[in-house]
Amino acid sequence: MNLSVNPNDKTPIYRQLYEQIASEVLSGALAPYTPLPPIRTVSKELGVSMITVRGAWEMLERDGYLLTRAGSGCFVAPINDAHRRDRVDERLSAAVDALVSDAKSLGVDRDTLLSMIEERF
Amino acid sequence: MNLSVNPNDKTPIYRQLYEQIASEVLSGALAPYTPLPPIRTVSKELGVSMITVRGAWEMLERDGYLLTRAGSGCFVAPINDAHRRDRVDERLSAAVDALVSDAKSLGVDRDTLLSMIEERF
DNA sequence: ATAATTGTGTATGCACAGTAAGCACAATTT
DNA sequence: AAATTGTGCTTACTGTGCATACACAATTAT
Repeated sequence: MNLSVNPNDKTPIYRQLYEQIASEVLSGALAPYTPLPPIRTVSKELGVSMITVRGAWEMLERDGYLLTRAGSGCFVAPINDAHRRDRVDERLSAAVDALVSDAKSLGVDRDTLLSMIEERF
Repeated sequence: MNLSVNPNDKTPIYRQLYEQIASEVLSGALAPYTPLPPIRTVSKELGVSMITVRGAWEMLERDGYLLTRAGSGCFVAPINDAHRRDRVDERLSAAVDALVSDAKSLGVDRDTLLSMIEERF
């Protein structure tokens, strides 16, 4: 549960938080029903407004990554493995499609792209 | 030189234009010294403000893709092949790195990622 | 030379997103 | 009851993106 904010990154803070939590849930690093620290605490520790944290949490709940109960706290939502794999595939598919169309419009062929991936993995 | 704007895409218009021109220059689709249509024309045809087109053009000039002369017009900047390949590599490297780190944080292994690329190329 | 074309500079305005501080309220736990 | 936690709301500031419009400078065409 090591949350962090990168001020140099121009992607909005609430999105950075979203990505970190979502990734940890999808990779299994955060097990279902794991309690998250109170948003006031997160807000204080990261030096970020409560509204920003809430924004991230709301989106995470909307997308099925979190459960939240007033007075009690926020917890990792239970997700079955099939569903989890679907989500992972969704997220990666979008990124892959973007990269492929990027490569194509730059005139880079398939094998060159593949070897770039192999190198950097 | 088929410029287009996608209103559904949330990426800013000036960036959409930038990407299209830059890609065509880097892929060689736009040869050096090719004249671009006047910004007033582009503005009218795409139904966007001159400021937006200017913004894209300025950035393209700053990054060495365009030459612009008041009274004369804008032209594709001359780039030698080595330099062009470097630029292509830069752009693709960034995208590849992002994808790879994305895959890693989602717990997706190298071979799975590679086969996704192969499928979609 | 004069006129037309093209890029430049600048002012004004509007809308939205992101962030922040603060306060009152509701639900739950201790 | 008191403490903790999430919720809802107001207010405000900043930056980005976009648009309109006008005047000016440089080049090209007549």
